[in-house]
Amino acid sequence: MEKSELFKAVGKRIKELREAKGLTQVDLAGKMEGEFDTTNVSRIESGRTNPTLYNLYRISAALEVSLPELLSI
Amino acid sequence: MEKSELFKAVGKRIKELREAKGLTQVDLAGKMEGEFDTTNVSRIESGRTNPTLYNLYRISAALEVSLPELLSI
DNA sequence: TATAAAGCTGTCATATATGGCATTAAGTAA
DNA sequence: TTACTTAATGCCATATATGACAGCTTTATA
Repeated sequence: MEKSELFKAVGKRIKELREAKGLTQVDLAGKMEGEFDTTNVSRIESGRTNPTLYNLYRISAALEVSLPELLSI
Repeated sequence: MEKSELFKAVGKRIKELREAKGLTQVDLAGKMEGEFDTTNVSRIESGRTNPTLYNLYRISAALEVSLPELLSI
């Protein structure tokens, strides 16, 4: 799988899980542990960046799914 | 889960999968798509860095497991 | 000894993820 | 119309992951 394809697939998965919980991007950033800018939620969901493990983990926790579940693409 | 704890858990998982396949860190870096320095294999396995999604994906491909399997910690 | 393989750690330069803020656009409701 | 919400995107500064290389320790084998 190609790099940008991976980013888009993960971004789409995050967006789906977020919307399934009725959360906005602002809500998600707010639920995350520590600081997280809403700009980055948008960047990650649209697949325009290469997120780090720790941020993927914090997103999974905020969405109340495990890391493997978040990355089931 | 705390940041450094997460990194150590993921690093340990990678090391276990790598050793189960009888690969050295040099072998793993060599099997990965594109360029990857063996220094980073060591850094990631020992939990001293925050790996990116793309590199975790390339590691999972080299170890012949899925991304969710790689992150089953 | 010695020689090599494996892994760890330090340093430096570069690429890029992120924080932070502003702007834009689309949708919704008054 | 206006006002608000949501999301996308551009810009800049900073933090850090990675590439590349050197040196070191440990272990194994001759």
